[in-house]
Amino acid sequence: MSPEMPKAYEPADIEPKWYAFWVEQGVFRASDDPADRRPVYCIPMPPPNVTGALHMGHALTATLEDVLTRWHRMRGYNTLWTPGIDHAGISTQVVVEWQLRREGKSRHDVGREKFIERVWQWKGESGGRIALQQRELGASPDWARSKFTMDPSMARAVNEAFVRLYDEKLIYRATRLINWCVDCQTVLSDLEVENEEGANGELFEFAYKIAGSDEEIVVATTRPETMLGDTAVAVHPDDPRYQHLHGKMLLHPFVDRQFPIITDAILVDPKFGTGAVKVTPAHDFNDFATGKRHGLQEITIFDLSGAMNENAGHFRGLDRKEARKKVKRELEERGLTRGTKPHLLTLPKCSRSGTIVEPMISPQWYVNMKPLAEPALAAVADGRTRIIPEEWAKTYNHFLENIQDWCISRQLWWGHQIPAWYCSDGHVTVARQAPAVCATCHASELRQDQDVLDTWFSSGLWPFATLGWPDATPALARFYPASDLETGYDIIFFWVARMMMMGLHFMKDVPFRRVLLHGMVVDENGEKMSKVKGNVIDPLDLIHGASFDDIIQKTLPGAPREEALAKFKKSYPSAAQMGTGFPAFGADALRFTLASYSPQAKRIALAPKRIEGYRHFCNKIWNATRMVLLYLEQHPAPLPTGQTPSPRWRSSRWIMSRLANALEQTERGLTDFRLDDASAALYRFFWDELCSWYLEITKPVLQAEKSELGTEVAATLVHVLETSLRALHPFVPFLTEELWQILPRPASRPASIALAPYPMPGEGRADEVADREMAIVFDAIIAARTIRSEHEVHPAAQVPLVLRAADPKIRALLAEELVTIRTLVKTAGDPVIEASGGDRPPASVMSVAGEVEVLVGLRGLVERATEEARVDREIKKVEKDLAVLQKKLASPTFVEKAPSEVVAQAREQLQGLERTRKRLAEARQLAAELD
RNA sequence: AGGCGCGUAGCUCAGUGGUAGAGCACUACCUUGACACGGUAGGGGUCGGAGGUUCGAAACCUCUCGCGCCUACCA
Repeated sequence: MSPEMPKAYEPADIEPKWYAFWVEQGVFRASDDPADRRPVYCIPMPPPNVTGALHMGHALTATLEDVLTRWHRMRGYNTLWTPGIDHAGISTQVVVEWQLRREGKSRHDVGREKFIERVWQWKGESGGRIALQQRELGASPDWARSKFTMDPSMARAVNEAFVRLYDEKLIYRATRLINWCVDCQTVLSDLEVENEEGANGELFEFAYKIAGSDEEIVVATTRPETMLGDTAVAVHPDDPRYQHLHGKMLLHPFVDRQFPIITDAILVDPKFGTGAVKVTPAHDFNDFATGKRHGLQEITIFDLSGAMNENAGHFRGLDRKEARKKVKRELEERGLTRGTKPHLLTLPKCSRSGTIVEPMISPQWYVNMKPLAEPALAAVADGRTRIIPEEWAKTYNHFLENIQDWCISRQLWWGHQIPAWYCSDGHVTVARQAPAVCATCHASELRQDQDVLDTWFSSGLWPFATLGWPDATPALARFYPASDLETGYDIIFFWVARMMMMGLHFMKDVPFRRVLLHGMVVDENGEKMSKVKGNVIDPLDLIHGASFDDIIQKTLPGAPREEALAKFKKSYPSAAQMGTGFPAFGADALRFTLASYSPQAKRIALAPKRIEGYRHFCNKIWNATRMVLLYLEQHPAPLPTGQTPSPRWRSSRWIMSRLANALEQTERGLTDFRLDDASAALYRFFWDELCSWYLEITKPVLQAEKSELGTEVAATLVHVLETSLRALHPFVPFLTEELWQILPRPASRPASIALAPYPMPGEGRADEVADREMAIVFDAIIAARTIRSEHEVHPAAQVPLVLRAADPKIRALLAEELVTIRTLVKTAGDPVIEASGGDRPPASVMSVAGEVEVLVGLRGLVERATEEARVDREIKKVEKDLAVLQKKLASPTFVEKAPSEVVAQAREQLQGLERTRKRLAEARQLAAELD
C-alpha cells in the first residue's frame, strides 16, 4: 500500500474513479419507502438555466449544498438533494433565435411549432452539460429524480396552480401600463427591469401655445418624442404662476389635437423644472396614474418594435431615437424650444437585452400578490421558516410588504403556454386541459392564449412540483417541506419569496424550514465577473488546470492577446504569480476554498492563491496518511474496532482532546451554516495539531523498536486519522474516499466513506488536564526554538537545554516529557530539569515561558566558528541588498511609474532587510560576548 | 429619497464587552526519513475619524467621513 502511494497528491488520478463508484453504489439515492424510519433531510437544488454552462456561482451553490447533503447523509438521514434544470424562457429563446439567425431565418419564418421543436432539440443536445459539470465537482444529488421545468409533470403542476389561482380570483387579466422590451418583444415583470443610474441626459424645455391666445406654457421633459402622445399638461393647483391658466386648452403643434391644462398635486412638484408637466398617459407610469385620476385619453404612439405608429402623424415609422431628434428639430423650427439643462437620469433597462424598456398599455395576466404575501411574511415572522444570515429577513419583509401585482404573461414561444382559451366573442375559459367548448357561450371554436408564463411561475412551484404535486405521492409526503433551501441572495425576490407564497398557498405549509443565503462570486478585486471585463473564470479550469492563454481565449475571444492577458491578470493579481496558467487544483481544493468563505460576505472575492493554499492542504492530508501507513508497516496496530480509544500517553490524550474540540466546532459550524468555521476548525486541527505537533512527537516512538507504547500510538493515529477523514469528507469527498479506502478501518464500516457515520465529538476525548499540561510543554519548546532561531543556530545543531520551574509538579511534568522536548528542540543530550533560582549558566540565553524558565546554551557548538563568519557574510549581503533597494525607492521614476504593488513589495522587503540587519548585528554582538 | 450593509495586517477577510486573529504575501534559517505543495522562528495593526456608555469597547450608543448593494422615484 503506502510505498506505492505517490509522493504528491494528484487529483486527476483519483477523482473520476470515485464518482463512478458512488453512482454504482447508489450512494446518492433517497428513499420513499414508508418503512424507512430514518429522519429526513431534503434540499431542493436551484435549477440552473438550461442555457448555462457551469460558472463560479454554480460551483459555490453545488459545494455548499453538497457539504450539507453529504454531512446529513453520513449522519444517517434519508437525504434528498433534488437536482433539475430550468427552461429559462427568454434566455433559451434568445439562444435558439441566434442559431436561426445564423441560418438567415427568424422564428416567425419557421413558425411556433417548429421553433419549439428546435428548442427541445437544442435542449437535448446541450441541456445535460451542466449536470455533467456538477458531477466533476463531486455533487451528490439524487440524479434519478432530476426534473426539467418543462417536463410534462411540471406542466401539469403549472396548469393546476394557474387554474386554482384563477378560480380563487388571485389570477386575473387586466390592461395596464407595462414594461415592454422592444428587443425581446415581450412584457417584463418589474423585477426584470434594471434601473441604471447616472446616465447623462438633458432636461429639454419647450412651449405649448394656448388655444386662442398668445400665451404659452413651458414644460420640461427628458423624452421629447413622447409629446406626440401628450393629452394634458399638469400644474400644481397652488402654483401662483399658473392660476390663470387652469382649464385652458393647448394646441398640439404636430397633430390635430387640443388638450387641457389640469391641476394635480400628486404629479407636480412646483419646484422642479418649470412647474408644468406634460402628461403622456400611454408611456409613463406616473402619467398613466394621472390620466386615470383625470379621465385623460391614452394615446399609444409606439408600435411593438419601438417605432412611431400612426398616432404620431408624420413621424410615423421613425425609431424612438430618430423621432426624438426630429421632434426637437421641428420644435426648434417653429420657435417653440426654450432651452435645455443637463440632467442625470436613471434608465430602465431590460435585464436580458440591456435595451431601454418602453412603458406600453397592454392586456396581460397578473397574480394578485397581497393575499399571498401576508402568510409568507407571517411564516418568517413566527419562525416557521428561518432566514440565515438573519439580516436578509429585512430585505424579504420589505419586498413582501410593498409587493405589487406580478405580471406573469410573456409574449414568448418557449415556456408554459397559458391555460386560457378564447371563443370568437372573447369569452375566457381557463381549464386544466383544452376545453371542447367555451364555458360561457358553448362555442366550439376556441383559441388558446398565445402567451407563455414567466419562467419564475414554474420555479415558484419547485419544492412540491418536483415531488409529484398535485398528486399525493409518497415523496411529497416525505420530503415536503424541505429542510433547507440554499441559494444566492440575488434571487430572494425572484425565487425564494415566490416559493414561500406558492408553497404556503398550495401546500398549507412553508416550503422549507431554513433559507440559507450566500453571496456573489466576484473577481479578486471585487468586480463582478463578466465577459467584457475578461475576468470570468470557469470552475472546471481551476479543477483541471488551464493556461491563461486558453482562459482569455474563452472570455475575450478575438481580443488582442497581450491586452486580454493584462486585463485578466489585473483582475487576479494572485494568479499573475502563477506563471503561465493554473495548475490542476482539483475539485476538492476548489470546494474547500469555496466553503471557507463566510456566508455573511456579500461578495466572495475569488483568489486563486487561496485555492492554491487549500490544494496544499489536500497534499498535506495525503502525505500525513502516507506517513501513518508507512509507520504502520513497521509498527502494526490492531484493526480499529470503532470504539473511541482511551490512550494513556499524555500526547495521545492531548490529540484525542483536540480532536474532540475540532469535531465540536465543526458540528457547530455545520449546524449554523457557518461552513467557514467548520472548515477552518478541521484545517487547523489537521495541520497544526495533528501534523505539526502530534506526528512530530510520535516519530521517535514509531521509529523505535516495537513497544507497547508504539502499539498504542499507532492505534491512536489510525483512529484520529480515520475520524478526521470522515469529518473532512463533506468538504473534500474525493481525496478522503481514496485515503479512507486504503487506511485500516473498523470492519463495521460501509463500502464508501460517504455512507460511514459522521464523527460525533465523542469520537475524540476531551481532556482538560492533557490540554493544560501539553500547553506548558509546548510553550517551553517554542521558547527554546525561538532562542535558537534568533541566534541563528543551524536547525540541525544540538544545543544544551536547561528548564527550571518553581513548582515541583511542573518539574515532574517536564521530566516525563523529556523525549518530546528533546526531539522537538533538538537538544544535546537530555534537557536538565531544575528548580528555579540558580545562576544562569555561562554562554546561555534565557527566556520565560509561563512558569518555566528556558535556558539554551549556545557555547561549544561545532558550528559556532563558521557561524560567525557566516553572520558576517550575511550582514554584507543584506547591506548590499539594502543599498540597492534604498536607491531604487529613492528614484522618483520607480516610485511613480512602477505598479503600486511592486513598490509596496519593495518597501516591505526593505523593512524586512532592516530588521534582519538589526538581528544579525545583535547576533554578532552576542557571539563576541560569549567568547 | 428610503432600506440594508461595509470600513480590522500589504491583499482577501473572520472576530457581538475581557491578552487583536486566519489564509496569502513579507523576512531569516533549513532539501531534518510523510509532505519544499514542506519545517522552524520572526516582522507587520493608534480595528475609518470624533465623542459617549463601561472597571474594561474593534464590538454597544451618538455624530461624522468614505465605499458598496437593494428598492422606489426623477417633467
